Amino acid sequence: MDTNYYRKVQLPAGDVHVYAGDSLFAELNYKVFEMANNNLQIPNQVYMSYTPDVHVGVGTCIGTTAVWRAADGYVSPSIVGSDIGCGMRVHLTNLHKDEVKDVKLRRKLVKAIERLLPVEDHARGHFSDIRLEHVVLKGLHGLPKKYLPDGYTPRKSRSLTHVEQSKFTLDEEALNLFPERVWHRSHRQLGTLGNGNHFVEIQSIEIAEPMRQIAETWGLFDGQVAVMIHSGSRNWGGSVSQYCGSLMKKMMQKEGLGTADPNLLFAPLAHQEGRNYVSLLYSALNYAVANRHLIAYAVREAGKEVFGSKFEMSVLYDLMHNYAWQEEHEGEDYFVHRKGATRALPAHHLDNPEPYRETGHPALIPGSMGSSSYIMVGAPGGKDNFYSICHGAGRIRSRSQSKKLITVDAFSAALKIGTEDEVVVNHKSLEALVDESPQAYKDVDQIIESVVGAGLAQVVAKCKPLAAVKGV
DNA sequence: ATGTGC
Repeated sequence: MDTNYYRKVQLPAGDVHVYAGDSLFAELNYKVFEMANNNLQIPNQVYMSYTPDVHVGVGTCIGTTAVWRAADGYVSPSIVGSDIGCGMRVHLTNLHKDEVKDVKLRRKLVKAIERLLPVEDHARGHFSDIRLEHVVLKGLHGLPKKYLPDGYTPRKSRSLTHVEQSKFTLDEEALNLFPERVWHRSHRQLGTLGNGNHFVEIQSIEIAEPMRQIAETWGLFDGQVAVMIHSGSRNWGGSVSQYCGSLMKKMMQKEGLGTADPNLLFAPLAHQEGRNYVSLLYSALNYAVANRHLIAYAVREAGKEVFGSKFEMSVLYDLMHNYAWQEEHEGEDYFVHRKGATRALPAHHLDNPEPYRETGHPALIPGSMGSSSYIMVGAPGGKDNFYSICHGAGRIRSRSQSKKLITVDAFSAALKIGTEDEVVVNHKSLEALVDESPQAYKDVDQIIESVVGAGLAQVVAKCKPLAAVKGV
């Protein structure tokens, strides 16, 4: 039994605040501290922390929150990660899990989703009537109104109010840095899922009793079928990372900036390279939010096809876990990076979107395939950690190691293949997905226990998988 | 994670 959920780890370059229970802390690889020590060498940093799902990434660990004052701050593409704006979205349906008890019906739904949502490598999106420049400049506000199906009015729409930020404002000039082929590719990719750990999952809701009141305020009920989406900014964000990263690398060499890790890139916010990156980063956040919205649009159409026109799928919330932006904390402006970390604001915090002001907003935490996901809400104790919590289970084995070590049988058992409770997956061969098996990840329940134990957030509902659609 | 890289 863990007793301690927080430690300040003092390293030569500064302190990293680690939020993890005793057992998860004991399992941390020394490399995550080596990486922290490099990241702490970026000038003027005021705070850095790890969530319990922390693991080694490129330049910076996944599970990092890193903070600067806006006035003399730095921005780092390495502390954002290459999938800019990657995040979660949950929709609530009007179905009960008993209505999808039949494995054949779940399979039919998965097939319908696959038909309407491009999941194949290089697949084109179905949204040629959308202007990419409107999307990257205005986020959800740049979409034609027909894609905001839940009663759009300029002032009141669930699609727009139930996202952490429906529009990021940026310097339009920065967009000119991109060549035509990037625009072309990214336009075609709008509304596509991607691969790796990205997914659409059909889940059933199990409300956590102590938080029932909040759950019901949010419109949740026991046994409710929910749709969880995990995707990001596709090629657009990748191009931003690559392009800005290479410019930043040159700038760092010229100015003699850097740490022991050549993959750790950063620039002052006030510097031209920093400003360009922030603008393009925001454009990728706009892309990512719109992309998840369009994925949901396709899933809704599939749901209507299978369950009829009475099928409803309204958005609960959309938020990211790979990004950097400005936030106000105690009257001061900060530039906050979250790489594999989720913001979870408590009740009454003024940064909550209006519909969630009284309760705190839903914080959406995916599990690994075949395990549970969680809908949480921030707790007041999150203040010390700039309101960051975990982003998921956190990988413990590399994709290549997982393919070597994990058997298809073990994975098949986790998905209950061949039983009535089978988690229906769109893949023909499980072998291709073994690197997404639960055995490739930390135990998400243990991660959640650490977050709750540390007083950062509380569980509102557990979401159990019924079916999953992955990139093929 | 990415229409993947030397």
